[in-house]
Amino acid sequence: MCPKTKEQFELIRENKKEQIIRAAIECFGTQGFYSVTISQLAKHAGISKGLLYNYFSGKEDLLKHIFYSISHDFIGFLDPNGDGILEKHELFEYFDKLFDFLQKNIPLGKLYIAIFSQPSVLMILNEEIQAASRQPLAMITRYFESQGYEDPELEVAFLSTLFTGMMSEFLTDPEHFPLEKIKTRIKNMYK
Amino acid sequence: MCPKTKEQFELIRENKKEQIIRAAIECFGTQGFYSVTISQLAKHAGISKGLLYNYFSGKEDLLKHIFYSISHDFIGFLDPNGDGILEKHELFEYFDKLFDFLQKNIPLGKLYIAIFSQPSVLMILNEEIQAASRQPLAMITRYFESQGYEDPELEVAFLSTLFTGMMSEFLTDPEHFPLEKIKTRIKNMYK
Amino acid sequence: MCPKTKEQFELIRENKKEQIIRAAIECFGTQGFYSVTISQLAKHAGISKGLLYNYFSGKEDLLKHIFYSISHDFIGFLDPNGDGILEKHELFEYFDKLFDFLQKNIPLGKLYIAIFSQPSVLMILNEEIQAASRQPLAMITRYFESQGYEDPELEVAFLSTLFTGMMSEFLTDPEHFPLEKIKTRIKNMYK
Amino acid sequence: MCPKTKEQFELIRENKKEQIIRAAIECFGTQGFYSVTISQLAKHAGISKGLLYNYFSGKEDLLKHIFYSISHDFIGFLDPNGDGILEKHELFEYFDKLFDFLQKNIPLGKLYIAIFSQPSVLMILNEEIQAASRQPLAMITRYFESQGYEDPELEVAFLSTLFTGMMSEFLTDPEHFPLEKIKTRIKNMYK
DNA sequence: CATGAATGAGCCTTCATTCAT
DNA sequence: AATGAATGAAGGCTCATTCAT
Repeated sequence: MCPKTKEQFELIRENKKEQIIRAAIECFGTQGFYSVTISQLAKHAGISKGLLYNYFSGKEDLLKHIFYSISHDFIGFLDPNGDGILEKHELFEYFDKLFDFLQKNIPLGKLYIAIFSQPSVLMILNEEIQAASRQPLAMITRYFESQGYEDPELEVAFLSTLFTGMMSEFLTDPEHFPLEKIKTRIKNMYK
Repeated sequence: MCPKTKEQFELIRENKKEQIIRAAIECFGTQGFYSVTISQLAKHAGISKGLLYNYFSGKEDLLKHIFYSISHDFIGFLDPNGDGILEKHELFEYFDKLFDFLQKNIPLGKLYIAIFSQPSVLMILNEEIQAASRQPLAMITRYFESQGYEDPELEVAFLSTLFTGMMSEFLTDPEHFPLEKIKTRIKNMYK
Repeated sequence: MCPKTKEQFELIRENKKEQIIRAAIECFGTQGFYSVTISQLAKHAGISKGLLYNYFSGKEDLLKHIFYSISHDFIGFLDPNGDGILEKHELFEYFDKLFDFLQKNIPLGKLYIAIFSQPSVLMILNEEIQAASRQPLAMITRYFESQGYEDPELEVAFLSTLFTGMMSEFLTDPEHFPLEKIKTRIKNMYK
Repeated sequence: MCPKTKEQFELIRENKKEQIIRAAIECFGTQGFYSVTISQLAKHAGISKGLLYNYFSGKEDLLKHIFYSISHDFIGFLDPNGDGILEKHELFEYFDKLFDFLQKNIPLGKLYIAIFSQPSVLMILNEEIQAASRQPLAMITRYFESQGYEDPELEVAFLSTLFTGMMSEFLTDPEHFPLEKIKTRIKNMYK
């Protein structure tokens, strides 16, 4: 009778996009980017292959959107009040929030890790990664400066190393990695 | 004139295998396992596609052999005198040897990291990895026990975390990662 | 207030059809029949994909309608007073009218040419083409008969050849083809 | 026992390439470039789909090779002794040779015509066409100059027009087009 | 031992067409 | 009359693997 309005279509698009991204994170995270086929992706998202291309221009485009989405999540944990300034309790809470989140979103974390260790995937996301990491790194650097560290940039690198290592080890074997103990061990270093 | 003996044949085979593995490490390490084709591999190794199948039953089999090869290198660094016992200076030297080695073998390192973050590749190598890591882990655990640590296993996990993080960060961007400073930072923790 | 009458609806339909056909001629003419998608067509015509199917049963059906439309234009040039009889000045004027028209409707001309050189498209339109060309050919034959040509049908074929060649060459490169000179060259042959 | 020599492989490649090109000319010429699928092509050439890509990088590349091959044939007819100079008898013989050839290679001719009337196909071959037409056009221009024509370039254009027209009409309906009569009609114009 | 031509399954992607609203 | 989301068949292409020589 009456055709759908623009708003209705927009809503459908947003929901479906979200639905596809969620399915894709699971697939990519559990199987790896290259091992997942579009067919699997579509089936997992409950849509037809063709429709996926109505929303994303291909596998790479989908990955970019996913990375963008993940990055925002992670940045949100680091600076919840969005003031661009990191305080000690925020840094400490970051550990907890991030790993709480990872525990509930293991495929997402695996995907995140995998992205950084596959050269060909890295190339796809090069720009996105640069853009996403600039702000958090600056924020943490300023934090260590304010704490009077001699070499704040070294400390940022060290903390990054720790984080990367934790995520990698935790996600490789979430059941056995002594997450809580390690978190405590680290917090003690920065008390 | 003098027909080659069985041993000579065997030697030739081993050399060629080594040659292929070296080429494969470079390719996999710089492009990623899934992005490398058998054709590229063969060309890079200077042999024909057909011949490659004479030595390895396929891409996955090749990867397994590579993993063996890498693991042996790494274990060798940890316990050079092969006595199964780790001493403090050995642990410290391990840092240096490992990262010296990585600096000269970046593609290999990248490949090693990639193996651990690709679920589908991990599945292929699952058993091999378990077997290869058992001995070194036990050795380090004993070390921390002998050093009187309260929770030696936690400390092993923490050290692993650090190592994983360092390798990952260093190999992601070898040019900019402050390797020496980080190494010093860590050594100071275990002095 | 005043509900539209059947005739008004019919008029709207015809106008929209015309609008679609015009858009289609441009698209097909500039890109080629197979390279144009229904989506492009609909966008170019300013309507939705779905609506296009309300007016035409598909791409081929659309092409048929276009061919009708073009053929009528061309026949109209040949016999403007519609008496079925061709006079010398009408033939001469035909040249001018046809190529004036082509100059202003290059995509249409290109499409017309393309139709005749694509076997699969020709098959679609075979009957339509036969029907459309019968009358004009007969008319020109009668003209050459009346002019006392020994072999009127040969002359028709020769003239057709010239026309086909001109259209083809002109439309392949409208900027550089010396249209006026060629027209004069031909008219001198039939003075 | 002994592997094939490089020469043997080269021979195989050349033969197979020729075989594929011949099959492709038939398919493209009878069905049109866009209507032919790689599967059809491969089946018609008696090879697998994959093998086609061992010889040509895709459909477009194949078309380029075909065009190159056809162009050489046509240029050969125009200047059989390869001296770059056209004589009257060569021009006259050109008509005969070209259309003899076309009669035996109708699909090839159709393909040739079709190429020039499909914008999207033209774009693929743009450079090739420029390169292939330069020499013949220069040669014919010189011929008309040597014959004392007032406007040699016009005459080249007119002759091109005639040729294009003849090829187009002949190939549209080889059975009914009065080829011999038209050829005589034209030759009389240039006696 | 060595070659690369040959295969074919399966991938990504496109697009005419349908349909609920 | 009108929309564009949704489908699915089919196309182009890649690549691990085999095999005749």
